[in-house]
Amino acid sequence: MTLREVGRRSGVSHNAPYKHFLDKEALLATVAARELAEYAALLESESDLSTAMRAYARRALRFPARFRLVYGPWSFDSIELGQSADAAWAALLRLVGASQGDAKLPAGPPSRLANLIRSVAHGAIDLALAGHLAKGDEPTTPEQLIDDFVAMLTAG
Amino acid sequence: MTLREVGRRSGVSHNAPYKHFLDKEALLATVAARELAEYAALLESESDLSTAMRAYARRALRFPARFRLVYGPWSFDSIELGQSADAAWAALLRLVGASQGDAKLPAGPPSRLANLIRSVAHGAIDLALAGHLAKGDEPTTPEQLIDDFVAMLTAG
DNA sequence: TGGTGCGGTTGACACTGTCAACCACACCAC
DNA sequence: GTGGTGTGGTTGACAGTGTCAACCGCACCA
Repeated sequence: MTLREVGRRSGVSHNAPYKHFLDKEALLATVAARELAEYAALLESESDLSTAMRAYARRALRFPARFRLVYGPWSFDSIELGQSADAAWAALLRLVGASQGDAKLPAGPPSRLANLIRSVAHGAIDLALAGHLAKGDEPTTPEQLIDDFVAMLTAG
Repeated sequence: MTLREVGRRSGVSHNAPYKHFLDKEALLATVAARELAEYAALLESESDLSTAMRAYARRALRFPARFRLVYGPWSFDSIELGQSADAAWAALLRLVGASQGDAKLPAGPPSRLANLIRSVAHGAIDLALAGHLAKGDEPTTPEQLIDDFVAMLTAG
Protein backbone atom coordinates (compact mmCIF):
# COMPACT_ATOMS: atom_id res chain seq x y z
CA MET A 1 0.00 0.00 0.00
CA THR A 2 1.56 3.24 -1.14
CA LEU A 3 0.47 6.71 -0.20
CA ARG A 4 0.75 7.78 -3.80
CA GLU A 5 -1.72 5.15 -4.93
CA VAL A 6 -4.18 6.32 -2.30
CA GLY A 7 -4.11 9.66 -4.06
CA ARG A 8 -4.29 8.06 -7.48
CA ARG A 9 -7.32 5.92 -6.62
CA SER A 10 -9.02 8.88 -4.99
CA GLY A 11 -8.48 10.92 -8.13
CA VAL A 12 -6.28 13.49 -6.42
CA SER A 13 -2.60 14.28 -6.51
CA HIS A 14 0.09 12.25 -4.80
CA ASN A 15 0.37 14.78 -1.99
CA ALA A 16 -3.30 15.35 -1.20
CA PRO A 17 -3.31 12.70 1.60
CA TYR A 18 -0.93 14.94 3.55
CA LYS A 19 -3.73 17.46 3.89
CA HIS A 20 -5.67 14.92 5.95
CA PHE A 21 -2.99 12.88 7.72
CA LEU A 22 0.33 13.75 9.27
CA ASP A 23 2.08 10.91 7.49
CA LYS A 24 1.57 7.41 6.18
CA GLU A 25 1.55 5.79 9.60
CA ALA A 26 -1.15 8.19 10.82
CA LEU A 27 -3.38 7.19 7.91
CA LEU A 28 -2.82 3.51 8.62
CA ALA A 29 -3.51 4.06 12.32
CA THR A 30 -6.89 5.53 11.44
CA VAL A 31 -7.72 2.52 9.27
CA ALA A 32 -6.60 0.21 12.07
CA ALA A 33 -8.68 2.07 14.63
CA ARG A 34 -11.78 1.70 12.45
CA GLU A 35 -11.24 -2.02 12.06
CA LEU A 36 -10.68 -2.48 15.78
CA ALA A 37 -13.87 -0.49 16.42
CA GLU A 38 -15.60 -2.93 14.07
CA TYR A 39 -14.32 -5.80 16.23
CA ALA A 40 -15.71 -4.06 19.29
CA ALA A 41 -19.10 -3.55 17.60
CA LEU A 42 -19.12 -7.23 16.68
CA LEU A 43 -18.55 -8.27 20.28
CA GLU A 44 -21.14 -5.80 21.54
CA SER A 45 -23.82 -7.14 19.21
CA GLU A 46 -23.45 -10.75 20.42
CA SER A 47 -24.67 -12.21 23.66
CA ASP A 48 -22.87 -15.55 23.60
CA LEU A 49 -19.13 -15.50 24.22
CA SER A 50 -18.22 -18.38 21.93
CA THR A 51 -20.39 -17.07 19.10
CA ALA A 52 -18.92 -13.62 19.47
CA MET A 53 -15.34 -14.84 19.36
CA ARG A 54 -16.06 -16.96 16.30
CA ALA A 55 -17.56 -13.93 14.56
CA TYR A 56 -14.38 -12.03 15.43
CA ALA A 57 -12.26 -14.80 13.93
CA ARG A 58 -14.31 -14.81 10.73
CA ARG A 59 -13.95 -11.06 10.38
CA ALA A 60 -10.20 -11.25 10.91
CA LEU A 61 -9.81 -14.04 8.36
CA ARG A 62 -11.86 -12.10 5.83
CA PHE A 63 -9.62 -9.03 6.15
CA PRO A 64 -6.18 -10.37 7.04
CA ALA A 65 -4.27 -7.21 6.15
CA ARG A 66 -6.47 -5.10 8.41
CA PHE A 67 -6.06 -7.61 11.23
CA ARG A 68 -2.29 -7.45 10.92
CA LEU A 69 -2.52 -3.67 10.83
CA VAL A 70 -4.50 -3.50 14.07
CA TYR A 71 -1.83 -5.37 16.00
CA GLY A 72 1.06 -4.05 13.94
CA PRO A 73 4.24 -2.34 15.08
CA TRP A 74 3.26 1.29 15.70
CA SER A 75 5.92 3.89 16.37
CA PHE A 76 3.54 6.13 18.29
CA ASP A 77 0.45 5.86 20.52
CA SER A 78 -2.66 6.52 18.48
CA ILE A 79 -5.53 7.91 20.52
CA GLU A 80 -8.19 6.48 18.19
CA LEU A 81 -6.57 3.06 18.31
CA GLY A 82 -6.45 3.19 22.08
CA GLN A 83 -10.13 4.13 22.30
CA SER A 84 -11.17 1.30 20.01
CA ALA A 85 -9.06 -1.08 22.06
CA ASP A 86 -10.77 0.06 25.25
CA ALA A 87 -14.20 -0.48 23.68
CA ALA A 88 -13.30 -3.98 22.51
CA TRP A 89 -11.88 -4.87 25.90
CA ALA A 90 -15.00 -3.63 27.67
CA ALA A 91 -17.22 -5.64 25.34
CA LEU A 92 -15.18 -8.77 25.97
CA LEU A 93 -15.33 -8.28 29.72
CA ARG A 94 -19.10 -7.98 29.51
CA LEU A 95 -19.38 -11.25 27.59
CA VAL A 96 -17.12 -13.06 30.05
CA GLY A 97 -19.07 -11.68 33.00
CA ALA A 98 -22.36 -12.83 31.47
CA SER A 99 -20.98 -16.32 30.87
CA GLN A 100 -19.80 -16.49 34.45
CA GLY A 101 -23.28 -15.46 35.57
CA ASP A 102 -24.71 -18.35 33.56
CA ALA A 103 -22.18 -20.67 35.17
CA LYS A 104 -20.78 -21.42 31.74
CA LEU A 105 -17.42 -20.12 32.86
CA PRO A 106 -15.65 -20.63 36.19
CA ALA A 107 -15.69 -17.85 38.76
CA GLY A 108 -12.74 -15.58 39.41
CA PRO A 109 -11.54 -12.27 38.02
CA PRO A 110 -13.12 -11.78 34.57
CA SER A 111 -10.01 -10.06 33.25
CA ARG A 112 -7.99 -13.23 33.75
CA LEU A 113 -10.39 -15.32 31.67
CA ALA A 114 -10.79 -12.54 29.14
CA ASN A 115 -7.05 -12.31 28.63
CA LEU A 116 -6.83 -16.06 28.13
CA ILE A 117 -9.66 -16.07 25.64
CA ARG A 118 -8.39 -13.21 23.57
CA SER A 119 -4.94 -14.76 23.58
CA VAL A 120 -6.26 -18.02 22.19
CA ALA A 121 -8.34 -16.24 19.57
CA HIS A 122 -5.58 -13.87 18.53
CA GLY A 123 -2.97 -16.60 18.43
CA ALA A 124 -5.16 -19.00 16.47
CA ILE A 125 -6.02 -16.31 13.92
CA ASP A 126 -2.44 -15.18 13.48
CA LEU A 127 -1.15 -18.74 13.19
CA ALA A 128 -3.84 -19.49 10.63
CA LEU A 129 -2.89 -16.42 8.60
CA ALA A 130 0.73 -17.53 8.65
CA GLY A 131 -0.34 -20.96 7.39
CA HIS A 132 0.73 -22.84 10.50
CA LEU A 133 -2.65 -24.33 11.31
CA ALA A 134 -3.49 -25.72 7.90
CA LYS A 135 -0.36 -27.86 7.63
CA GLY A 136 0.35 -31.09 9.45
CA ASP A 137 -1.49 -34.34 9.81
CA GLU A 138 -4.38 -32.73 11.65
CA PRO A 139 -5.30 -29.31 10.24
CA THR A 140 -7.62 -27.09 12.23
CA THR A 141 -9.13 -23.60 12.19
CA PRO A 142 -9.34 -20.64 14.59
CA GLU A 143 -13.08 -21.14 14.98
CA GLN A 144 -12.51 -24.74 15.99
CA LEU A 145 -9.82 -23.85 18.51
CA ILE A 146 -11.94 -21.11 20.06
CA ASP A 147 -14.84 -23.48 20.42
CA ASP A 148 -12.56 -26.11 21.90
CA PHE A 149 -11.18 -23.70 24.41
CA VAL A 150 -14.50 -22.29 25.60
CA ALA A 151 -15.98 -25.78 25.82
CA MET A 152 -13.01 -26.84 27.90
CA LEU A 153 -13.53 -23.94 30.30
CA THR A 154 -17.24 -24.71 30.53
CA ALA A 155 -16.67 -28.38 31.25
CA GLY A 156 -13.52 -27.92 33.35
CA MET B 1 15.75 -2.77 7.52
CA THR B 2 17.13 -1.95 4.11
CA LEU B 3 19.07 -4.23 1.85
CA ARG B 4 21.54 -1.47 1.15
CA GLU B 5 22.38 -1.10 4.81
CA VAL B 6 23.01 -4.83 5.04
CA GLY B 7 25.70 -4.29 2.45
CA ARG B 8 26.97 -1.17 4.18
CA ARG B 9 27.30 -2.83 7.56
CA SER B 10 28.95 -5.86 6.00
CA GLY B 11 31.47 -3.58 4.35
CA VAL B 12 30.44 -4.54 0.83
CA SER B 13 28.59 -2.78 -1.93
CA HIS B 14 24.83 -2.22 -1.99
CA ASN B 15 24.35 -5.05 -4.46
CA ALA B 16 26.50 -7.74 -2.87
CA PRO B 17 23.54 -9.29 -0.99
CA TYR B 18 22.06 -10.24 -4.36
CA LYS B 19 24.96 -12.68 -4.83
CA HIS B 20 23.66 -14.66 -1.86
CA PHE B 21 19.90 -14.14 -1.90
CA LEU B 22 17.36 -13.91 -4.67
CA ASP B 23 15.80 -10.78 -3.22
CA LYS B 24 15.07 -9.04 0.05
CA GLU B 25 12.27 -11.37 1.05
CA ALA B 26 14.52 -14.41 0.55
CA LEU B 27 17.09 -12.94 2.91
CA LEU B 28 14.41 -12.22 5.51
CA ALA B 29 13.01 -15.72 5.12
CA THR B 30 16.40 -17.16 5.96
CA VAL B 31 16.62 -15.00 9.07
CA ALA B 32 13.11 -16.05 10.05
CA ALA B 33 13.91 -19.72 9.51
CA ARG B 34 16.93 -19.45 11.80
CA GLU B 35 14.90 -17.81 14.53
CA LEU B 36 12.16 -20.42 14.25
CA ALA B 37 14.83 -23.13 14.43
CA GLU B 38 16.03 -21.45 17.61
CA TYR B 39 12.50 -21.74 19.00
CA ALA B 40 12.52 -25.41 18.12
CA ALA B 41 15.89 -25.94 19.82
CA LEU B 42 14.54 -24.17 22.89
CA LEU B 43 11.58 -26.52 23.09
CA GLU B 44 13.76 -29.56 22.48
CA SER B 45 16.11 -28.67 25.32
CA GLU B 46 13.33 -28.47 27.91
CA SER B 47 11.50 -31.33 29.54
CA ASP B 48 8.67 -29.43 31.21
CA LEU B 49 5.95 -28.01 28.96
CA SER B 50 5.21 -24.88 30.95
CA THR B 51 8.89 -24.07 31.41
CA ALA B 52 9.52 -24.58 27.72
CA MET B 53 6.68 -22.30 26.67
CA ARG B 54 7.81 -19.61 29.05
CA ALA B 55 11.32 -19.81 27.62
CA TYR B 56 9.78 -19.42 24.17
CA ALA B 57 7.89 -16.34 25.32
CA ARG B 58 11.03 -14.79 26.81
CA ARG B 59 12.92 -15.37 23.58
CA ALA B 60 10.14 -13.79 21.53
CA LEU B 61 9.94 -10.76 23.79
CA ARG B 62 13.69 -10.33 23.63
CA PHE B 63 13.66 -10.26 19.80
CA PRO B 64 10.27 -8.84 18.82
CA ALA B 65 11.21 -8.01 15.24
CA ARG B 66 12.37 -11.56 14.60
CA PHE B 67 9.21 -12.95 16.15
CA ARG B 68 7.08 -10.80 13.88
CA LEU B 69 9.23 -11.88 10.95
CA VAL B 70 8.71 -15.59 11.66
CA TYR B 71 4.95 -15.26 11.46
CA GLY B 72 4.96 -12.50 8.91
CA PRO B 73 3.19 -12.25 5.56
CA TRP B 74 5.33 -14.25 3.15
CA SER B 75 4.60 -14.14 -0.54
CA PHE B 76 6.16 -17.55 -1.17
CA ASP B 77 6.69 -20.86 0.63
CA SER B 78 10.18 -20.99 2.08
CA ILE B 79 11.54 -24.50 2.44
CA GLU B 80 13.81 -23.58 5.34
CA LEU B 81 10.97 -21.90 7.17
CA GLY B 82 8.78 -24.96 6.65
CA GLN B 83 11.45 -27.28 8.01
CA SER B 84 11.97 -25.15 11.10
CA ALA B 85 8.23 -25.08 11.63
CA ASP B 86 8.06 -28.87 11.42
CA ALA B 87 10.86 -29.21 13.97
CA ALA B 88 9.16 -26.82 16.39
CA TRP B 89 5.84 -28.60 16.00
CA ALA B 90 7.44 -31.99 16.64
CA ALA B 91 9.16 -30.68 19.76
CA LEU B 92 5.90 -29.26 21.06
CA LEU B 93 4.07 -32.53 20.42
CA ARG B 94 6.75 -34.39 22.37
CA LEU B 95 6.35 -32.06 25.37
CA VAL B 96 2.58 -32.40 25.31
CA GLY B 97 2.82 -36.18 25.06
CA ALA B 98 5.19 -36.29 28.02
CA SER B 99 2.87 -34.14 30.12
CA GLN B 100 -0.03 -36.40 29.25
CA GLY B 101 2.07 -39.38 30.33
CA ASP B 102 2.64 -37.69 33.69
CA ALA B 103 -1.09 -37.04 33.96
CA LYS B 104 -0.39 -33.31 34.07
CA LEU B 105 -2.50 -32.88 30.97
CA PRO B 106 -5.81 -34.52 30.07
CA ALA B 107 -5.84 -37.40 27.60
CA GLY B 108 -6.91 -37.04 24.00
CA PRO B 109 -5.17 -36.22 20.73
CA PRO B 110 -1.93 -34.37 21.57
CA SER B 111 -2.26 -32.18 18.48
CA ARG B 112 -5.44 -30.66 19.85
CA LEU B 113 -3.79 -29.61 23.10
CA ALA B 114 -0.64 -28.56 21.30
CA ASN B 115 -2.61 -26.28 19.02
CA LEU B 116 -4.39 -24.70 21.97
CA ILE B 117 -1.17 -24.14 23.84
CA ARG B 118 0.69 -22.61 20.95
CA SER B 119 -2.30 -20.41 20.22
CA VAL B 120 -2.33 -19.04 23.76
CA ALA B 121 1.42 -18.50 23.74
CA HIS B 122 1.48 -16.90 20.31
CA GLY B 123 -1.53 -14.72 21.04
CA ALA B 124 -0.24 -13.57 24.40
CA ILE B 125 3.15 -12.70 22.95
CA ASP B 126 1.72 -10.81 20.01
CA LEU B 127 -0.75 -8.91 22.17
CA ALA B 128 2.03 -8.01 24.57
CA LEU B 129 4.19 -6.74 21.72
CA ALA B 130 1.30 -4.60 20.52
CA GLY B 131 0.94 -3.18 24.03
CA HIS B 132 -2.50 -4.65 24.65
CA LEU B 133 -1.58 -6.62 27.77
CA ALA B 134 0.21 -3.89 29.67
CA LYS B 135 -2.73 -1.47 29.63
CA GLY B 136 -5.91 -1.70 31.66
CA ASP B 137 -6.60 -2.02 35.35
CA GLU B 138 -5.00 -5.46 35.56
CA PRO B 139 -1.85 -5.74 33.40
CA THR B 140 -0.39 -9.16 32.77
CA THR B 141 2.39 -10.87 30.81
CA PRO B 142 2.66 -13.73 28.33
CA GLU B 143 4.55 -15.83 30.84
CA GLN B 144 1.76 -15.37 33.35
CA LEU B 145 -0.94 -16.28 30.86
CA ILE B 146 0.91 -19.38 29.73
CA ASP B 147 1.32 -20.52 33.30
CA ASP B 148 -2.32 -19.80 33.99
CA PHE B 149 -3.40 -21.81 31.01
CA VAL B 150 -1.26 -24.86 31.67
CA ALA B 151 -2.25 -24.84 35.34
CA MET B 152 -5.87 -24.70 34.31
CA LEU B 153 -5.45 -27.72 32.06
CA THR B 154 -3.63 -29.60 34.78
CA ALA B 155 -6.30 -28.88 37.37
CA GLY B 156 -9.27 -29.12 35.00
C1' DT C 1 -13.76 44.08 1.13
C1' DG C 2 -9.94 42.23 2.73
C1' DG C 3 -7.61 38.49 5.25
C1' DT C 4 -7.31 33.86 6.73
C1' DG C 5 -7.13 29.11 6.33
C1' DC C 6 -8.19 24.80 4.18
C1' DG C 7 -7.61 21.48 0.56
C1' DG C 8 -5.63 21.12 -3.57
C1' DT C 9 -1.45 21.42 -6.88
C1' DT C 10 3.58 20.80 -8.82
C1' DG C 11 8.25 19.94 -8.23
C1' DA C 12 12.02 18.56 -5.82
C1' DC C 13 14.88 15.57 -2.57
C1' DA C 14 17.04 11.45 -0.62
C1' DC C 15 16.40 6.84 -0.49
C1' DT C 16 14.78 2.13 -1.79
C1' DG C 17 14.69 -2.59 -4.37
C1' DT C 18 16.20 -4.37 -8.46
C1' DC C 19 18.53 -5.10 -12.94
C1' DA C 20 22.30 -5.10 -16.29
C1' DA C 21 26.94 -4.89 -17.31
C1' DC C 22 31.46 -5.38 -16.12
C1' DC C 23 35.51 -7.28 -13.47
C1' DA C 24 38.98 -10.19 -10.69
C1' DC C 25 40.27 -14.32 -9.43
C1' DA C 26 40.24 -19.29 -7.97
C1' DC C 27 39.92 -23.56 -10.13
C1' DC C 28 39.75 -27.33 -13.33
C1' DA C 29 40.31 -29.89 -18.07
C1' DC C 30 43.34 -30.35 -21.44
C1' DG D 1 50.92 -23.74 -18.74
C1' DT D 2 46.65 -22.22 -20.94
C1' DG D 3 42.06 -21.44 -21.72
C1' DG D 4 37.27 -21.53 -20.01
C1' DT D 5 34.02 -21.28 -16.42
C1' DG D 6 31.75 -19.83 -12.34
C1' DT D 7 31.48 -17.19 -8.16
C1' DG D 8 31.35 -13.08 -5.56
C1' DG D 9 32.41 -8.57 -6.00
C1' DT D 10 31.79 -3.80 -8.35
C1' DT D 11 29.44 0.53 -10.51
C1' DG D 12 25.70 2.73 -12.62
C1' DA D 13 21.20 3.12 -13.88
C1' DC D 14 15.95 2.91 -13.34
C1' DA D 15 11.31 3.42 -11.53
C1' DG D 16 8.99 4.14 -7.51
C1' DT D 17 8.48 5.82 -2.53
C1' DG D 18 7.68 9.04 1.59
C1' DT D 19 8.16 13.62 2.58
C1' DC D 20 8.90 18.65 2.27
C1' DA D 21 8.45 23.34 0.44
C1' DA D 22 6.20 26.50 -2.28
C1' DC D 23 2.39 28.02 -4.60
C1' DC D 24 -2.70 28.56 -5.60
C1' DG D 25 -7.90 29.05 -5.61
C1' DC D 26 -11.69 29.65 -3.11
C1' DA D 27 -15.13 29.58 0.71
C1' DC D 28 -15.95 32.17 4.65
C1' DC D 29 -16.06 35.54 8.17
C1' DA D 30 -14.77 40.32 10.61
